[in-house]
Amino acid sequence: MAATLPTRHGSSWLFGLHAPDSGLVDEGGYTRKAVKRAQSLFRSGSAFDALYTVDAGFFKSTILLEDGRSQVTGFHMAGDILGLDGIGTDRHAIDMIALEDSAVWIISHSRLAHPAMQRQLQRVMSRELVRDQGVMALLGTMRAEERLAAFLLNLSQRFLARGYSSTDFHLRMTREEIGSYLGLSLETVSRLFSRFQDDGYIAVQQKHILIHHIAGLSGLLHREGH
Amino acid sequence: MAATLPTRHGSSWLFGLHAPDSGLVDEGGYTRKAVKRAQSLFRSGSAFDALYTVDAGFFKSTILLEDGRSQVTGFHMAGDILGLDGIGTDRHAIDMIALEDSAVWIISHSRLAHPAMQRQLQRVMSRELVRDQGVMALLGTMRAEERLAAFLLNLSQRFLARGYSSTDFHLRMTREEIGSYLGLSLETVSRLFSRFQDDGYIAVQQKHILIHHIAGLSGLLHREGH
DNA sequence: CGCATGATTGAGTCTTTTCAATCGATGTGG
DNA sequence: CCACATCGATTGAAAAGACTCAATCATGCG
Repeated sequence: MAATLPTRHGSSWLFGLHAPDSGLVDEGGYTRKAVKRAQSLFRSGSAFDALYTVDAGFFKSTILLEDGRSQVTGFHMAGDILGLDGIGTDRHAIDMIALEDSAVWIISHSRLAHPAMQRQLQRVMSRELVRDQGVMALLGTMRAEERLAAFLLNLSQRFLARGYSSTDFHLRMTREEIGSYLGLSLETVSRLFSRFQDDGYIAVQQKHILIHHIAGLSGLLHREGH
Repeated sequence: MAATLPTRHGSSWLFGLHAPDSGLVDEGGYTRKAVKRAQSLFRSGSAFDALYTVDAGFFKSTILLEDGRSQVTGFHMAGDILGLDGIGTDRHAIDMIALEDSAVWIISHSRLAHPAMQRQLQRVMSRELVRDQGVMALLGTMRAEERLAAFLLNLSQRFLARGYSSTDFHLRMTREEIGSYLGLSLETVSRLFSRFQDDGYIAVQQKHILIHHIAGLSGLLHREGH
C-alpha cells in the first residue's frame, strides 16, 4: 500500500523547501502541492491531469447542477484519493475545495501506469462507489436526526482511523456545508446539534464537538419502526 | 469498445443452446447467463467472482442498511456493467435483481486482465462515480416534482441511446421501486404521475408512459427560486 | 474595536408522509 | 372460461417533519 500510494508519506517542511508561487514542492520523486483555505485543487470542467492524495488538511467536493444549485458530495481528509471523477471523461465533474490550509501529493502519471497501482486504484474506486451508495441510502431513507447522527459517527470513525480522537474533534465545515451534504437546511443542522446536546449525547461549541455518549448516537440509527 | 466489452453481442437463442439448470450458455468465448424475473444476479455479501454486462432485460440494484431498511440505488439496462461494487472488497455490497426475464454476458477473468479492458473499466467506474454524485445531488436538493421529472427524462434519454422510443415506453419497476430510488413514498410518486398527466406533460396508464411535452418536464428542473 | 461571517432560536408555512379505503389488472385453480 | 385472490396503483384526509423568514447572538479577523 504505502509503496504504491504516497499516503502521509513525509513532511516536506522538514526540508525547508518552499515554492510559494506554484504551491509545488518536489521531494524524493513525489510532488507536494499546497492548497490554501477556500482555494480549489481543481474545478468542474477543468482538464483532468492528475490524481492526488490528501497529505494534510481537509477538503470538500461539490457538484454544480444546471439550475445553479450546488451540493456538497463529500468531505476528504488525510489519505483520501482526490480526482477520480476526472478519469472517465478527462474533465473534472466536481469542484474540490480546501476547507483549511491543506496539502496533497500528486500521483504522477508514471506511477499511475504501474499495474499494481492500477489494481489498487480499481479497488479504491469500487469502494468509493459503495460509499456513494451508502450516502444515497442515507439521503433517501433517513430522517434528519438519523442523517446527522450518521454523519457524526462517520467523522468520528475516520478520525479514529487516522489516530486522532474519535470523541473530541473540530469540525472543519460550516453548518451550511453539513446541511448541503446531508440534504438539510443549515437551521435544521443547528437545531439538531442543540437537541443532541440537550439529550446528553454530545457537547457542541461552535465547531468544537465532544461526543459523550456514542452508543446513544448509534441508537438513533438502529431504532425500530420506519 | 465493442472489441473489449461484449455489449449486445449476439443472440444465443439463435443457436438453440440451453442449459436451464445453470442458466449458462457458452458461445464463441463469451458466456451468457439468464436471470429470471425477481431472481438475483448476485447478492450483498456474496463473493465477487465476475463482472457482467446486461445483454437483455432490466435490473435494479438495492442496498440494505443495518436497520433493515433498503433502498434502490440504480436501474440497469442493456449495455450497463454490473458488479463493480464487488471489486473493492471481493464481496458484493448490493443486491442485483432482475425486474424482468433478463440475460447478461459474463466478462471472463482472462478478458478482465487485458490492459485495454483495465483502462476502459477505470473509465466506466469513474463515470459511474460521477453519476452517483448526480443522484446524491438529486436526493439532496430537489423537490419531489423535480426528482420524478429528472427520473423520467433520464429514462427517456437512456431508451433513446439504445434505439428505443424516448417518448413511449414501459416502466419495468413499480411505484414503490421508483419511490425508493428517488427517496419518496410510493403514494407521492403516484400522485405526481397523475399531476404530470393533468398538466399535459405525459399520459400514464399503469406502467405505460407516453411523454407528450418533454420540454415541459425539463422546465420543471430549471425553474428559478429554490 | 467594529464588521462580517457563522450559529442559534422562534414562529409560521409548506411539502411530503402516513394511514386508509378503493380500484384495477393479472394470473391461477377449479 | 370464470371466480377469486393477490399485487400494484390511485386518491383522500390528517399529521408530521423540515423549511423559510426573521431576529439575535457569538466569534474571529482586519
